[in-house]
Amino acid sequence: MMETKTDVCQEKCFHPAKLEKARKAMMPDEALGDLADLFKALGEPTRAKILNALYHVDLCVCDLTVLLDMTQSAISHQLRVLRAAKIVRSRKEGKNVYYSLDDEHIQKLIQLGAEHVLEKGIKKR
Amino acid sequence: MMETKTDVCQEKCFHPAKLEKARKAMMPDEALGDLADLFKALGEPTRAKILNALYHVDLCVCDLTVLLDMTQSAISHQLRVLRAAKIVRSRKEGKNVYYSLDDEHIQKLIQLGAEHVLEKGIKKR
DNA sequence: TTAATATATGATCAACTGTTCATCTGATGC
DNA sequence: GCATCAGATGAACAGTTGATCATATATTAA
Repeated sequence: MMETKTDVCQEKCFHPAKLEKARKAMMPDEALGDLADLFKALGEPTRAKILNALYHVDLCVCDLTVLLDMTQSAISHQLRVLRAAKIVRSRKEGKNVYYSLDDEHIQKLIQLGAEHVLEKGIKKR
Repeated sequence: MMETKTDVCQEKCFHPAKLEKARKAMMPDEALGDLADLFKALGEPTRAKILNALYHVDLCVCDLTVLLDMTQSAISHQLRVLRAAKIVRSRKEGKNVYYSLDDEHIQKLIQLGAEHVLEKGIKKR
């Protein structure tokens, strides 16, 4: 494959054919931003613990507070992030608010992620 | 279900049975940290773009620089994060270093995430 | 109404993180 | 050898974020 000296400058190292292929397959920027937001919401230790806890059973805020041994405020703040990213859903029942994973996508994401981590054995740097 | 007034204090709002179930199913803390690190690495706009680009074709750093219209340094820094999280692999060939997704787990994660985002239509807050 | 409980939320601040800039290493070619 | 190019990396700085504290809302009970 030759470096197709297109115009004036920039006839450097890149591969125009590959680039064109990649460019065509790229998601629109907005969708990519949303995707990053989804993973960012999953990628925080406290939120990961919350999701792990909610994987098998729905829990109220107080349950999570006890389970993770953290302040109610900290838990609520993180739940807000998870709600905003449509990762958990909440259901009010009397004074309590019960949280659960939003759908099966989330379960699969967590499971796939866990598999990858176990296989690769990611270590702290 | 009664609030089983276990001991002295803490006979508050939580649900001991559910908590026990959740506690048993929890992954060890270290694995959870690794899982969070994995998702955190995926959860950043620049890195999401890189992964989207690498989804169908492997590219060298220079390709990514051109494709994302960013400095080579910024790209390299982000690639280091992705490498550390075992999300991409690199292969040196002459002066170039080619990057590709590490394995099928990563592809599936991206695809699942994209599905979730498209279905839910997450909006910027 | 008043009190108590469960949850949400705004402000603050320390810790973290992404980009830029400068520089360094390594490979190729002259 | 020297110059050039691809890529990596450390320092610095601005922007982001998670925990805490204080406070607000809402539900239930008395």
